Amino acid sequence: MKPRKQRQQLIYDYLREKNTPQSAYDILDAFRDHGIRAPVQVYRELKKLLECGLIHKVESLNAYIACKHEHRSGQSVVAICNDCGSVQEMSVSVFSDHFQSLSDWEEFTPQEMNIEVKGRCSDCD
Amino acid sequence: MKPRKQRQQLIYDYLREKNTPQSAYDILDAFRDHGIRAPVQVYRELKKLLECGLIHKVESLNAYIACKHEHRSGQSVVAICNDCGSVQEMSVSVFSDHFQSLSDWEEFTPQEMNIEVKGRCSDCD
DNA sequence: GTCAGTTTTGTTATAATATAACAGAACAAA
DNA sequence: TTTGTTCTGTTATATTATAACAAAACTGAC
Repeated sequence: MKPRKQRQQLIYDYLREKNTPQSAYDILDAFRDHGIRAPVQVYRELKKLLECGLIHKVESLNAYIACKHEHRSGQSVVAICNDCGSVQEMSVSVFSDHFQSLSDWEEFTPQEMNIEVKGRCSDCD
Repeated sequence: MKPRKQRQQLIYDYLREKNTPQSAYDILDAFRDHGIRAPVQVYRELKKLLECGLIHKVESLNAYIACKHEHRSGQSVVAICNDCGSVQEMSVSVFSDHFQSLSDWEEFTPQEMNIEVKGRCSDCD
């Protein structure tokens, strides 16, 4: 049996080489030859990768991408092209000022933040 | 048979009186007595309400809330309490400046924006 | 080492969310 | 009224995610 760390690495590498978000079932199909035979095995690896901030879930697509910026769990800003489906991650720091003011205004203590912007990427525009 | 408009209104009112997001299947259960017998009937009404900006989908919860601010389709900022599950909608305008700068920086033309912040609300803090 | 307790993994089953396909009803307008 | 269109209900199914549990692997005490 393959060690788990290697499997986790495989999934991470897989997501890194794709420029569109991949669903858990895409990953399942891609790694059937590597001992992954059930969805829960994928979800367990994804959970760990999410926890260390190596990947993000694109909530509006129910799909996953590799993190390209600061590896901070629970924080992501992504731009999704409605045309080609590509997803570009952006730096969280762009939003940090406003993020802070948000907490002041509404008496809400933020822990995680997910920003998803849909539109057209430069290639499709 | 009940007219569609009324059904749409019923779902909208239902979401407005709840302070936590409701799933499509919550709505289905709530309106079985009103001729709604299948998920697709709920999703069709939700789609129309989303299109006119009367409701938002909270993507990270797969659930729906009534819009409390500007009724702009495809734009929402919500704060989700990890403790009590309540969701507070915030004004989109808070983010509009940064939203604009995002488009300048990354050569991306934004059309829709969804911001979901998780943390603790003032009641639970 | 080996035993007991814990954590991880694999397997099966099932829950939760969402859409496809199609027929019939309602509607619009010539 | 007929014809084409849109809307609605129904059934089935696709997609995404988790529960439950047993077997395997790991850990530390003895």
